[in-house]
Amino acid sequence: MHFKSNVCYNKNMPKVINHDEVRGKLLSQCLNLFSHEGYGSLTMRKIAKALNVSTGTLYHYFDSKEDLFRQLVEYITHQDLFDVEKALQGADTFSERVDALLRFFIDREDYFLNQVIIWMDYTRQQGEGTEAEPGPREALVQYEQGIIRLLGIEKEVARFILAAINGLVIQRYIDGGRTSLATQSILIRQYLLGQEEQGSL
Amino acid sequence: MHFKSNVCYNKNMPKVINHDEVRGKLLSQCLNLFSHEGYGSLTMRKIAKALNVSTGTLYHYFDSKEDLFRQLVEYITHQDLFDVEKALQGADTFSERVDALLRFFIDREDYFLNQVIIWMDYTRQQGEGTEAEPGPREALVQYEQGIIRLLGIEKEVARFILAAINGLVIQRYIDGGRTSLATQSILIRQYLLGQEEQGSL
Amino acid sequence: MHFKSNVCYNKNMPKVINHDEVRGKLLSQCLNLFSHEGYGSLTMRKIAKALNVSTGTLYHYFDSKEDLFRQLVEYITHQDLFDVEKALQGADTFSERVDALLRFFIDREDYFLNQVIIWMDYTRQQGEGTEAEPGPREALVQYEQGIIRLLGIEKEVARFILAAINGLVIQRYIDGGRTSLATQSILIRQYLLGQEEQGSL
Amino acid sequence: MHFKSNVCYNKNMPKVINHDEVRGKLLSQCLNLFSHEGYGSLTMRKIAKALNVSTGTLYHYFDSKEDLFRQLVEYITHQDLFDVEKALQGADTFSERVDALLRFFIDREDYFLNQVIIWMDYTRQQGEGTEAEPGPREALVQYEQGIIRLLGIEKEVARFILAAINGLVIQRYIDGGRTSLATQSILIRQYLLGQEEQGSL
DNA sequence: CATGAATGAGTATTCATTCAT
DNA sequence: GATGAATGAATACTCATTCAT
Repeated sequence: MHFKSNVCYNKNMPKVINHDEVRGKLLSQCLNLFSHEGYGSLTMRKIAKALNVSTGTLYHYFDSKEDLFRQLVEYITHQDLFDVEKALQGADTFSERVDALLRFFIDREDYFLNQVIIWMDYTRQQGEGTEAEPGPREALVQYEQGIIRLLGIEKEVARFILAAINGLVIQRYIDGGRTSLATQSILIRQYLLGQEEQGSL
Repeated sequence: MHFKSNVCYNKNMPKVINHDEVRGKLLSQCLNLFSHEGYGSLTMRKIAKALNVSTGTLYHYFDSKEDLFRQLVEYITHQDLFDVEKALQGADTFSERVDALLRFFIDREDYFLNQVIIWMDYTRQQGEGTEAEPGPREALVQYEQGIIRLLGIEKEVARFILAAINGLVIQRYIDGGRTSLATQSILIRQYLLGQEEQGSL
Repeated sequence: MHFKSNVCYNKNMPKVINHDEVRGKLLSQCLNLFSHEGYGSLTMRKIAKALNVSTGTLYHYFDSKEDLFRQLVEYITHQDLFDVEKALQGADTFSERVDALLRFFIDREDYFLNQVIIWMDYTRQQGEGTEAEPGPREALVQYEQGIIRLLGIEKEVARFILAAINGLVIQRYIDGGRTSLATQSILIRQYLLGQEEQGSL
Repeated sequence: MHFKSNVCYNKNMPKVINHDEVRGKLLSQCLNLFSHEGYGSLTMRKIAKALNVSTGTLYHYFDSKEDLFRQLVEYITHQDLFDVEKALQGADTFSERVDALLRFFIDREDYFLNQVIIWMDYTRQQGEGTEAEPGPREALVQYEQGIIRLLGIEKEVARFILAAINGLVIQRYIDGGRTSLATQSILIRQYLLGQEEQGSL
């Protein structure tokens, strides 16, 4: 995307590589893999092959398969923060902002589905034992607050909208796309406009 | 492939084993296992140990791990048909029927979550290649029609409600139960009652 | 060696195998392997191939490579207890008993060398951390006491004799057999007979 | 194989690096590593980390892990030649020289043990195939002749003494130091003094 | 000279599956 | 029908080694 020089000279002239940059580049290619195969079924060899590197290289950048997965979750979770805000711009009326929101999700349906699938795998992975790492939970809150800021609605309503969108995406995944996003969007739209009329926001 | 008698008579006639019955009993114990571990991470040995049988026995009743999983999906998919109808009984007014529906899902949240998780794993498993087996898709339609029959609402609205419930359950899974089912139920309730008033059903 | 029936019938007629017996049979073939290759260089695949079984079978009987090694140490350590006593029989005079002892070690030089090598690898394996498992230490004491009982000499003298024999075997290992066991035996013999004359036993 | 200058002049003349010197410095730090981990279990990365250099540097000075090990054996084998002679000085009577010898080994027990362990690993490494390189065999002969020169005893007796000391060190390794070096030294001392009295040297 | 990123064959271990009993 | 011993391909991960910088 943006230009970044890879060249630098240190005293003994070893091969110069920006570790974190490479790591990020690798992570960015992993979302689809994990989402399509599932944590348990995706092998390090498959990943290596898909990323055109050796397994050794994978382990050079990540401690383990689990570590790679965790970093992926963190990566995609943070990635969104910028994007969500974009939906805010250039929409004046409430109706326009609702449209912007729906469009945001419709345009990114695939990415959003992958994200939810990863989150579910991640949640499963942790088991009930670990309560520690927030990860996806945080991301959900981010989405929620983005919706609240955009539409100026109550937290519980925003959460409901998010759940509905989540559910739609998943339903389309399961039923092979038979659910119509266009039609369902209209329903969500009507609901939100109705809420505004009632002043119950 | 080959013919297999379901009834077996020992010389002493006491022990009659019904192949399908045993199979069903085994399947019924697998939902949690697959849902908690994921298809890729669950091993036949874990299953065998959890069901208190040997792996040999597992392979006596199922051709492969994949076959077992498919049969499980079929099993849980058909299992619901009976249950859904129960929600219909003893609810006269529209409001009561809405309550019955919400209660149905809230009471069975765990089961419903497991079911959705399995469906997602199943969908993933099949890949884009196989278009053949409907499975979960059918089940979703069943739920949809159950809701239509119960509430007398339009198909797209029923689908929306289902998606919202789906989404809620998953959101609660991901955020560790932070989303309140009670509060969200009220929103769904308000939405449905509002729809009825408008006569837009 | 001795006859042992493998046949038995349990209620469901599964394949009947004496787990421990097979395990022992496998262990008995591992001494040379570990001794010749060294713990770190010997692979499970090499072991499996040498024992004519699959790696899976190896792991059916042993938890890990380390577990296999530990059990091997225990196995060879206990194996000796019977053999040491044999050297006692049919030797009346002190001189005869000394000869019996020397002959015992000379005849079993290879086995004894392997044993010492394994013990050293085992000691190294444990690191300084674990003080727990006696293993080889016990075996050394057994040898010591066997020598004491046989020759009626003091503990420290017995220990000295054992050390000398240990050292000889290792020296022959390192120098490719250039040290003569016959000549050295005479020295040990002279030393022991000298000790007896002095009555310093 | 190819010629390699040991001296290197940078353009600014300050940094003169002697290839062999650096190599020796590296080797001198490897004895403990190989002895504690064992050839098969010690990795080039562990070595590099322990020596505070990169693996690349290691391969700059040594062709391979095996080459490094061989050079280490050669290094420690030659290192001793000087030290052994030190034990000779300032000991006039036979008794004093015996004490000097015993003290020599007792003071250097750890180093001597490491050395024997390395020799055994080296012997194992070569397998029966290679008869070529003498290495440790030579070193044993050196020790032997040093003892002969020091005490003026017969070759086979010197060899016996060496074997006993070897055996003692190893026995202490295996039994965790339970064997007393002091007590055992007295036995060796008595034996040697007895030999002298008999004039059987 | 020195570095450490990259490689891919190799390591310990696991897994779905088979089959003799 | 039921068992669990046996298999060997596959898995996560490591290692000696190379090489661009």
